[in-house]
Amino acid sequence: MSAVQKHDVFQAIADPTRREILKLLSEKELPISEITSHFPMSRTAVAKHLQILSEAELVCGRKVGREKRFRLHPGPLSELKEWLSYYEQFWTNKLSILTHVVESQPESGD
Amino acid sequence: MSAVQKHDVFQAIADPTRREILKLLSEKELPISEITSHFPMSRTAVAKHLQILSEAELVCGRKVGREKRFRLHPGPLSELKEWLSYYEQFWTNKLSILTHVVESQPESGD
DNA sequence: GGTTTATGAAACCAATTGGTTTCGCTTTTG
DNA sequence: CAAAAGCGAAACCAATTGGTTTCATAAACC
Repeated sequence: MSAVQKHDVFQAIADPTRREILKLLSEKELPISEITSHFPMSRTAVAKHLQILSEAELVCGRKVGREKRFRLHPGPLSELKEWLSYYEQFWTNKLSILTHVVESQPESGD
Repeated sequence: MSAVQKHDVFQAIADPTRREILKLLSEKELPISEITSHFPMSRTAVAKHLQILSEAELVCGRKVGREKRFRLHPGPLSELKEWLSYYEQFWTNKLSILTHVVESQPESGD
């Protein structure tokens, strides 16, 4: 398979298992078998999650001896943060929400 | 079906169409047919996306005459923001990343 | 009242997802 | 060298996803 980015960050973090994996890797670099020991599923399943996270470039793996160690690569989360920042005006600033609501009351005064 | 929250925020925003819908609704309240006109898919498909967004409580709809108008309800995005904030230490603070990397070099004498 | 507009609900479908098991290869270790 | 550990790849599977079409209902309009 080529390095086509089949999965993006939004898809990658949609799965709770993958979010847990990210959290594990945020503490330290870990090999697949180690990661697997934290989940009630097979190594193959975990490896697939890791591949999806790799495609989104949220983790990167390197081979050390017979094991492959993964580490967190949080950079792409900035895309998420940027996306979020657009919506912050609608909920951190209550005034904006109010304006927003008021503006959307065309003929509801039945 | 009861009102069990089948879809969470992470799943809801995983789909690009749903993210576009959110953006549309951030500008103003819109009925389903209006939203549909922005996408190359059927009204039914859009309605399903709206239901998923509703389950995640990212939008809420109210009936006005024969149409159902949806509006953005950005509150649940705070969950996303919280989740993100945990990882910010790993990428906004380059020093942390460095520490993180250095700590994970047990026998990698490549 | 009948037609159009807006929607809801259901049946259906192909592709994707998230999991499994099996097999083979490489590296470490006794 | 042989066995075990760690992994990759492939075949397979059920459930979910993202879309469709069809049909029925409610409201608006002439």
